[in-house]
Amino acid sequence: MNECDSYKQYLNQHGMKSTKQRNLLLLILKKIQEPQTAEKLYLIAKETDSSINLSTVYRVLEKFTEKKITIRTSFLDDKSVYSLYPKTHQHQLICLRCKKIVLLENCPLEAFQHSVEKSTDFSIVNHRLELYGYCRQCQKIIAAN
Amino acid sequence: MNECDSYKQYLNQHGMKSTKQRNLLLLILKKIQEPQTAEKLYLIAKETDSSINLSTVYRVLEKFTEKKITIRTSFLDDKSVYSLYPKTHQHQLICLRCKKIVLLENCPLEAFQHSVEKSTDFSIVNHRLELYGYCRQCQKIIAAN
DNA sequence: ATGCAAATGCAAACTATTTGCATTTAGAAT
DNA sequence: ATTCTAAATGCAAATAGTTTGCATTTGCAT
Repeated sequence: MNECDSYKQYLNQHGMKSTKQRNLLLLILKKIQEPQTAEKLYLIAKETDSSINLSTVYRVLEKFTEKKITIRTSFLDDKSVYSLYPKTHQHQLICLRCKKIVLLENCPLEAFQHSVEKSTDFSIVNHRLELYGYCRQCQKIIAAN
Repeated sequence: MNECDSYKQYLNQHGMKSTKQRNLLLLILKKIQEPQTAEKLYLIAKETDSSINLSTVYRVLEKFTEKKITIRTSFLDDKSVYSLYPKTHQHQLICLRCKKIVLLENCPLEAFQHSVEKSTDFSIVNHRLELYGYCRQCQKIIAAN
């Protein structure tokens, strides 16, 4: 039992076997604290475990997402990104130039959601909000050109 | 000049040639008034013009979107959907069971956007908001099972 | 320690979308 | 009206992110 087993108990509690691939990905996700693509996570994982396979990464992330350990988001016709399931309700602010993602803790939508439920007879269970723009550095770079 | 040329002037004004495929797709989009996948639009178009090709549909929709005649949205790891570019700022309410999409005219995000700009130093140019839930009929069906 | 279901690696499949290319067509120029 | 040229189309093949089938390995309950 090495450091990569550190999440054994946690994984077992969530009804999953503890494998070195899962432990590693969990470690990476906790370290990064930023939504990343499966590909990127795979490349980072490879530095530690060179035999890990991309489809394993996809399968692990799928399982994690099913167990609400991670959340999967896809936006802008781009690849999906994965991050640890937020403890508080969050949204993303995405830089259109450098693709950096900033997580936002506040959400102004509760009242709106209720009013929409009333006017449409839908039962709303979820929503998705993303803000797009340019971060400070990219604004400067764009202004300089 | 037949009925499918009806948008010739409109297309020319937008710097596009008037072709029977473009006229037809525009007609369909105006009739449907609901976001649809390229595939679905292709199938509908085929009923009128059996020789139309799926990649033409994609290319036409891409061109339309570039010219802001249509808007392309992708959500829920699903295919993209296209609809006429809304005259007023809109958002979508999507039924998770039947995939029906209801367009919402209201948007509560202006103030929030400003406050995020201030707190993050981003320049926000756009946002995306989708609400997910179950429509009246699907709620009933689900309750009955 | 043993057995078995679950997880993995690898290669191949899948699917929405895009692209290359030969042909056709719209619309400007003559 | 006819001619010309760039743009649009049809078709088939490529792409890219993601998923799947299958043989092998591994975690963990017994």
